[in-house]
Amino acid sequence: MAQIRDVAKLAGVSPATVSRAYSDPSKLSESTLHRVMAAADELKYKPSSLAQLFREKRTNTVLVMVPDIANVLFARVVSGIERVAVENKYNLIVSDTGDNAEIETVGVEMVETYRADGVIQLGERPLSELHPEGEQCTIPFVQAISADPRGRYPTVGIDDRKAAAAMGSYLLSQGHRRIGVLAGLENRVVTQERLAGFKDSLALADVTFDEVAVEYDTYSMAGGERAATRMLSRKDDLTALFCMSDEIAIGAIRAAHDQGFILPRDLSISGFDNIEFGKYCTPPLTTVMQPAEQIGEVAMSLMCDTLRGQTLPKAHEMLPTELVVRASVQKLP
Amino acid sequence: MAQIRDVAKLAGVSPATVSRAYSDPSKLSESTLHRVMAAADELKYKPSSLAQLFREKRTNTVLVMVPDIANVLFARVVSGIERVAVENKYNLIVSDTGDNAEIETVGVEMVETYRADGVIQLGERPLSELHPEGEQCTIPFVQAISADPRGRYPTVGIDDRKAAAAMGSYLLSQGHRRIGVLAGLENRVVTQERLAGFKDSLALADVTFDEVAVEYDTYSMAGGERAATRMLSRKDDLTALFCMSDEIAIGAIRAAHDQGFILPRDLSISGFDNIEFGKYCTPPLTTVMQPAEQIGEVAMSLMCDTLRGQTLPKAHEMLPTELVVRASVQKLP
DNA sequence: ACATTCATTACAAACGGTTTCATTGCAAGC
DNA sequence: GCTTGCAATGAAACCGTTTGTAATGAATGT
Repeated sequence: MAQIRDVAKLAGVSPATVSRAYSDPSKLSESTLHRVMAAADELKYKPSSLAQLFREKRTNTVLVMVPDIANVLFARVVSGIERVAVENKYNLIVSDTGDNAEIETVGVEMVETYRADGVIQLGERPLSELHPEGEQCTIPFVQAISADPRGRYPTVGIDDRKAAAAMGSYLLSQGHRRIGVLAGLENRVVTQERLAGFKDSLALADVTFDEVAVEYDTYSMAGGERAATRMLSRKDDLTALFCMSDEIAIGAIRAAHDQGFILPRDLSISGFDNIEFGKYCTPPLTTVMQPAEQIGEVAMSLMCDTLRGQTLPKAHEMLPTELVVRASVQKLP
Repeated sequence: MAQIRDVAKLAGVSPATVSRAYSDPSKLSESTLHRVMAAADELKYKPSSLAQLFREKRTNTVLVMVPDIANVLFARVVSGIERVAVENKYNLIVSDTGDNAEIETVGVEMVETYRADGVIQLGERPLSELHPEGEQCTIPFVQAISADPRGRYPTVGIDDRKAAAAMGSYLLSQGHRRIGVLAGLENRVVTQERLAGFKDSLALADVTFDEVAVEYDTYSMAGGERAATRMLSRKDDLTALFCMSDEIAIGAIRAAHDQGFILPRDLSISGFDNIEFGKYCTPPLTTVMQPAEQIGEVAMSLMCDTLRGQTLPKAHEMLPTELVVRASVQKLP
């Protein structure tokens, strides 16, 4: 590969001039610029990014930590991040962490070893748990999806509690009173938030929450299927299931269907997230829209701001959600 | 951030010694090593990857070009790539190219500007179309999913033609004779291959192919819904639909359902790829399993081999597919 | 006691650019 | 005609590591 001095020699100028031809062509005379570019062309010269970045001490790269890249919701967020990254000439290193603290710690270290300029975290773990300095850590960090308003770094997400309450209220408005909850993993913040929101809606309508009617499992179709099976064999008087993700709801639909329920006549099921597939379920899924791509876009914008040195004092963006009414929840007579 | 010379000074040694403390501790005396490490610890020193990589002229990074990261199949392949990448200490830069030739060209250039050591392409475009030197180009390149046995670089994928033929034969074995084809984008190699395979199966069974019974659209649920709607309004004597992806099939199920078809009684529908959702469709989707994660794993392994200088003469791995029989295809009486 | 060997460690060059500062030459101003 | 100012360019330092080579000193052999 040709280097800058080869080009300089061929063009009869100094390396500095060649460098300037790329970084600020206006500094060169017409004729020199032309000569340099011709020489560069002939030698097929391309500046080594590695050398440039080394000198600049920046990588133009942002690390995205995703708990599971094969999850459609996360994939859509990454898609949004990507779009803004390209606009701003940043590269993305994507790391599928499997929600593993150790892998995430290594990820954060990449900033200190100059492999990435900053980190966007799609998981729930806050920076303070991933760095020995804890709260003092000043790494450019943005947390997406699971917004943590107490954190000292920018955050984007939705108001899970409010959104869950909205869905709860909708179910109540349709006449449902005995509602089972198919929750995700119990130790997740998002699970607790959505559960709290659901309880809020019950309290608001003076309906007592049935502590027994909660089943926890993984955030997946298989988890939803298992949870629903357990729930339906335990409680036979439910008229609706409040599922904490569309995937859980889809698993629940399968389970209910297999147990002979005619949907939505015998049982209403609501989802959460609004993944594309929900629209194509039978019955189509009533759910809460979460603006995944937009969350990604805002997250990357915040990262860009941070890297430009704009210390956003407290950027905790809560993006709006929306109730998506389809057929899987039915109005009781 | 502390640098190597700070550590050297504190430990009372030269920078070279500190460097060796990390790269080959056995070269140092017990006491020196201990002193260096203590100093490094105290200063919280971490070697700058940027400087290291610059010197090594390697990035330990592989670029993955994905036509659409939000597509579940691609996401699963990336997941497989990721797994092997981590094992081999490589980072992944993921680029969502939107199947855009220009973006892909820029991606390939990243190797020449030392931003990545090699490229894994999940799209169909071969390297020769993405580099001015065409066939002569010697960039480390692996093509996954759409295997191109004529290319001069390693390739992993499935035998689309054979797999499609297997599904065609299965439909025929279930008594179907009037089968509509819901194809993906017409200009894609994969579309042509799967169509050819389907025709192969008809020829084998002496069934004549109905040229009219093909509808092209995008590889998506919306595309499948549109294609199915067109197809069903045009041909009313079909007993089955051969869909070129699960997403198309899922869209087709919706369309058929909306037109009053009872599935699978009135119409059989087959998919392709075996994405997770297929199992949760109503009716559950009969499809062809494509080992997505494994394709990713093999692709990254091939990339590692290439980067280690093992010039694999002709590595065109064809991974096995499998017919997944579920309920969406019914046996005709 | 001196030469030889070997284990440690230091010195300095190299990686490929960018950037600061200095120099040159030419045009304009007095 | 001499100074001044500016545009164009070059020389050299610098970014933070790694590594080849040289130097040092202790241990060994004769």
